[in-house]
Amino acid sequence: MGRPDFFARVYAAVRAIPRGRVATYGQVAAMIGVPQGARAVGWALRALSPAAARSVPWHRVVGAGGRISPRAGPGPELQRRRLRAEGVTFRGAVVDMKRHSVVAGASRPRPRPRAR
DNA sequence: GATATGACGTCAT
DNA sequence: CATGACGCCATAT
Repeated sequence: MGRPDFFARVYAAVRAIPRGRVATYGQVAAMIGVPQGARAVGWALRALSPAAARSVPWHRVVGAGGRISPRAGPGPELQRRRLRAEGVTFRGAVVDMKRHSVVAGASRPRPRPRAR
């Protein structure tokens, strides 16, 4: 019991991703101690209800290399829009991980001030 | 408990 | 660089 459910741990890790940065499914998995569970992380995010999605920045989770995982609905498009809105830059269709990965990197553009 | 599914990752082709 | 096959993990049935 003391151990939170897998989904709960995933959501906590995703909430920890700072604005203007992104993490890959694999990195999130590693953060919660399951380095091979990238796929399961996707399952957890997929299970997010619209209500829960309000408190979990799911759009900051991308595929390896900064790719936006294809899926049904307006998801991918919305994700790109949100990331751009917080200052994340893209190289073509993929996020520029060199600048925005949560993992140590070199140059990091300042997150764009929140719209209001 | 066995099988199928999926917002993944990596390697081979 | 585009595809496909496999391996992994947590659920769904």
